[in-house]
Amino acid sequence: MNAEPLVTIRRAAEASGVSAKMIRHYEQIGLIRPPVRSEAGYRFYAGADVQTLAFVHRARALGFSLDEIRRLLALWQDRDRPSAEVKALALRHVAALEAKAALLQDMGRTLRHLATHCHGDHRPECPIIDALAGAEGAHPDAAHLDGAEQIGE
Amino acid sequence: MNAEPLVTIRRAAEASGVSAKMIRHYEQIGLIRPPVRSEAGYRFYAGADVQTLAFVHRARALGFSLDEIRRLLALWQDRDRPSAEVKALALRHVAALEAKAALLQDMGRTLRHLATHCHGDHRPECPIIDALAGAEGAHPDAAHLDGAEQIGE
DNA sequence: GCTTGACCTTCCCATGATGGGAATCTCCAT
DNA sequence: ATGGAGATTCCCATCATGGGAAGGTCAAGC
Repeated sequence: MNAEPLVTIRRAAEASGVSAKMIRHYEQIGLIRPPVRSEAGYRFYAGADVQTLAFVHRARALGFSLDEIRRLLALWQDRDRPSAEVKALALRHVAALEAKAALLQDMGRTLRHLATHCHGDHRPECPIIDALAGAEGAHPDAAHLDGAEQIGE
Repeated sequence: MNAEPLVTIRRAAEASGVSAKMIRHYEQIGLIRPPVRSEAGYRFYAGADVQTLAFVHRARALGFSLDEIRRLLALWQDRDRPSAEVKALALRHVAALEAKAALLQDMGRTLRHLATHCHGDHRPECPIIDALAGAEGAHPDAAHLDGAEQIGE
């Protein structure tokens, strides 16, 4: 039984998709366990470590925050986890994603509509600028720009 | 002809929708012109200043970055602007918005689909966790999670 | 006039996730 | 032994925003 192969941070990065810089960061904020170190202080990662990093990478690809991933990792490790908890976390995130997407699409729609009415030639007249300047009634389609109080989540 | 009414930063914030904190910040980064100051150093804003702030606020509500807004403000002030420039800037932004929205929606779709197949009860079996853990073939719907290299823009 | 409270000022720090780069040390192959 | 690749830590930057401290100012009420 030969010992498990240990890899450098670079190899772990390549294998997991997480940059070496981020691997160190995740360790620093306590998202992942510190790996073993050589006498010189070099980090060495076991297969399980790389799996964990790949898990984090996939979760990031789904837009989970590092805090959410912290909970996901705990659930992953918990053999007695109720899948309901995972599902709830996931669906909450889905709702957030969809809300954000809808917001961006609204912005896009509004702006695209304004652009539709802009000649886009050498002349200065421009409904886009007018709408931003708050020209009353210039382009009622963008009326909701006034009073918009929130952009983020 | 009475002088134009000048308002404090708080009033300017209320009238424009931009927080006092941000007004100072926008001034500091050179997005807006410094307003007149009282002898004691208090900022006082004229109507035009408030209009500019409201312009910035509306542009932010459409998701423009402060750098883009810088260009929009310049175009707004430029009486000889070609509307084509405004339109181009706007449409570039629309494309970015739509790309971002599509990305978020993809994430949402993927995750929602995984959640669909999760019982969500007291038992630990969970296709969501399996997909994140990279269980091969566990849920082919999320196969593209592997190799996902980009999240942001 | 003096107190009080609301408002202003500047300055520093924090967020979230990521990257860049410097200075320094270590490993391995020639 | 030397050189180069790669590791370490540390600081700084991004982007837009907010929190809060320490201190100055103004106006209203007594």
